[in-house]
Amino acid sequence: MQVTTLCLGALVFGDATGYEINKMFEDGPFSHFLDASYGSIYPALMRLAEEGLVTCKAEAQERRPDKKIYSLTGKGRLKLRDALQQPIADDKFRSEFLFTLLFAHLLPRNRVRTMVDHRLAAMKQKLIELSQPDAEDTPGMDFARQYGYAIYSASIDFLENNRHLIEDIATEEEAHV
Amino acid sequence: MQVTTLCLGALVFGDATGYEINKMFEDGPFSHFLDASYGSIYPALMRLAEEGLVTCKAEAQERRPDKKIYSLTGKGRLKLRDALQQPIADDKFRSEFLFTLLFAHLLPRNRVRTMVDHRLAAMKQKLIELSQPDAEDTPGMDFARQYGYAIYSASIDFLENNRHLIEDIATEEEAHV
DNA sequence: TTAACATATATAGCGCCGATATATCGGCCC
DNA sequence: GGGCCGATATATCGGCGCTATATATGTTAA
Repeated sequence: MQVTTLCLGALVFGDATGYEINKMFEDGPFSHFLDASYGSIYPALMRLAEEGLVTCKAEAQERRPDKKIYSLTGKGRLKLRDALQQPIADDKFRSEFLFTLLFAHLLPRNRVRTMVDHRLAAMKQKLIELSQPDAEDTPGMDFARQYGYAIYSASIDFLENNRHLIEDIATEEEAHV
Repeated sequence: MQVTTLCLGALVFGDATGYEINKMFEDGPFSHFLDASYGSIYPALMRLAEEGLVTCKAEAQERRPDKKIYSLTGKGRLKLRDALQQPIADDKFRSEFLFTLLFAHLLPRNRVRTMVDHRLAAMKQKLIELSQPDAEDTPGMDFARQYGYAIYSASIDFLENNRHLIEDIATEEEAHV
């Protein structure tokens, strides 16, 4: 699923600038299960405008660069509907944390402990974010939020209950991969 | 973390060809939390060989292209050890499934039901794969496997217990995004 | 005061995925 | 027997997308 499709989806929730769409992926409702960045969002919006799937209205601002507000067109809605009916790719989970732990027996114990501490702290932070329902959320967003909450809860439980397994096999002294 | 680093890590478990490394990412021990493909693995191995981080030994085969067996060098081990001490990127979870469900209220109920059924079937398959410990696994691999098991279990539980939330808001008739 | 942060758009460089090309063998179905 | 698929094995092309950066300015905090 390309960034163009994600932008189409973002615009279903209302007109937005590229900057605002980026925020949806960085902090907003999409941030927990999608990613896209400026380097792909701006070109995507330009491509979509060329194809007539969105319209772009420049809004002058005092002492600021113009805002370019994008809106979905009817054609864009149809294109999104079409994309949503296509076969869906499998969920992807990418973890450099687990990759690093594959070599735990070759790493100093302190390094492993610190890594686990950091990961737990990060996940607990995510859990807090996901525990707060927003009145403005659509039912789909609320579902995704609860789904994320369930997964982070399980991850935290697992890590807290099993971290000793990986820490016990780490070496006491310096690393010697 | 680049594919070069992942290849270095793969070679810690023993000499391998590019083809075999690819299999580790596709079906093997890395498949549940990492990805890399031919388009990045072959160039990565060539770059690593140029830098003296791996060596390459061509093995002639009858009526087959030569196997190129790659081995980690001492310098490569040090490089990996160094990479493993660097700050680790956050885990990334990417789900087109959840993205699509954001628009559940705009999709036909049958489509949503089928999607959930497919996702559950796929996750149950993963769960089966992850439930079988392998005597050859290192402790790190075993930990990663159990971690994956915990997450898929939680996902399946959540989906089974909450699918009605999202199915109830889907529309009865045709899509009208 | 000055650094950091937020608003806002845009691009260059490079890494990586997906698809494809090439070549051969074994197994399976018809 | 013939044809097709999947596995083995290497390699590259095209295009997408991330990271970092450039540009410009206002606000907030130290």
